Amino acid sequence: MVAATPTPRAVSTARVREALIDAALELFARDGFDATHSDRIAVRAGVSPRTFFRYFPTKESVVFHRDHWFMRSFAAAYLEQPSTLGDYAALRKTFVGQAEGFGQLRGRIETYRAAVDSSPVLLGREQEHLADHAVTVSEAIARRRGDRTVDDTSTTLAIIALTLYQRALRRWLDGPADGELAALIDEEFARLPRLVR
Amino acid sequence: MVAATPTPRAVSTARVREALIDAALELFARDGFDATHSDRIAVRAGVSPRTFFRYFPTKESVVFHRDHWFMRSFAAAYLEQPSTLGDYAALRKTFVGQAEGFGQLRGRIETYRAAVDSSPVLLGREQEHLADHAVTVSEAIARRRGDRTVDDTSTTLAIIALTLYQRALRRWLDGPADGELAALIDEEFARLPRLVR
DNA sequence: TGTACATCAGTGAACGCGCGTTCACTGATGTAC
DNA sequence: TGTACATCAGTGAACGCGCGTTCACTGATGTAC
Repeated sequence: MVAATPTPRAVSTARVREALIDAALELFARDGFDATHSDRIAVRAGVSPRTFFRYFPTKESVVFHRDHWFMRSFAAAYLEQPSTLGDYAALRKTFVGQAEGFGQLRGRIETYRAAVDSSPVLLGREQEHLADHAVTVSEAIARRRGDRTVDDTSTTLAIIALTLYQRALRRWLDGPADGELAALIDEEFARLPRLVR
Repeated sequence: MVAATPTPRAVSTARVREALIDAALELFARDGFDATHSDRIAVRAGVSPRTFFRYFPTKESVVFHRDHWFMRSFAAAYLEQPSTLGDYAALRKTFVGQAEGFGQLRGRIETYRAAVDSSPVLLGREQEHLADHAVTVSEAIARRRGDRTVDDTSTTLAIIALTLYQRALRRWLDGPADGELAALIDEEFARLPRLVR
């Protein structure tokens, strides 16, 4: 019932939206953010230049409309970890688990990465999102501990976990095409305790 | 001889440059980067709008002309650490040492922080600089180990160390005015091994 | 099922805005003799 | 020390450029009866 056939109009706008996102990410990744004018994105997506700004308020914003992959279900997954695990082990298992099946998305993630890396504006926006994610993670840590609020250690731990994840993601994208992101995340988490001894 | 009295002209340009940097950082911090037009910066610094772009190629670039504080002498200081220390302990001592005497700079660092936080472009530029710093640190780690090139662990360790430093810096700026940055850095480094166990 | 009206996606054209550039000039500082 | 010329910091004015907005319209889709 809820997922009944959407109206033709809704299908059409969704298609245009996807086409604009695809066009933008591909052009940003290939030519760079600054060298890609908004007109080009629209033309490539098969709509008029004016239409771009009906869908997205700014040229930047188009990049982050698929960014909810990883953190979407983080808190729920984290809180389901067995209580016998410490914070760090639970984080490790959760991040590894979230990365399952990322192989299929590799092409998209590569394009996204190249697009974001092409411009300081996009890097900065990503940084803002990362700060939000750090809040999400640290709140989950505090909650699983039974604390009512975050403290310095939950925040630091959240930032460290996200840093390890980001590092693994970079290594994955720089590595062979058949590499496993989940394995690299697990490796980073496994290695850190020895590195900081 | 080398540090003889500089010519009046050199003194004058240095003064203009400093005035432009001060004006820009204060206005960015107070009103935000986007709301601060380049004309305003120039007027506040006491020169004509046109002159701003004689000193700086873009509105952004003015922010990062004092950014070499911390990492300037990092490699040298790191390589002087006693060889009895492990990588992590040596990093800890070096970062703590670099932070000595930062109390005097607190006002400036606060302004810089607020300025950068006011805009994604500046956040992104800072991120690019951080990536450079990570290379510097990881190369220093490898060199002190006696390795010819960096490997995954030296890079990860460098990123982690910089993350701890950044975290301590934020806590310092958010904390009481008489707080000690060096103490907070030391605390973050001391705490991490227990957090990731 | 068919008609009449409402809504809304897409478009065109013109424009405001602030960054950064280009060209041409002035007057002060620096240098050669 | 004094004069003649070269250099260079500062400025004014005009402009190119691309993002994002505003206004006015068209035609297709959706809805009420």
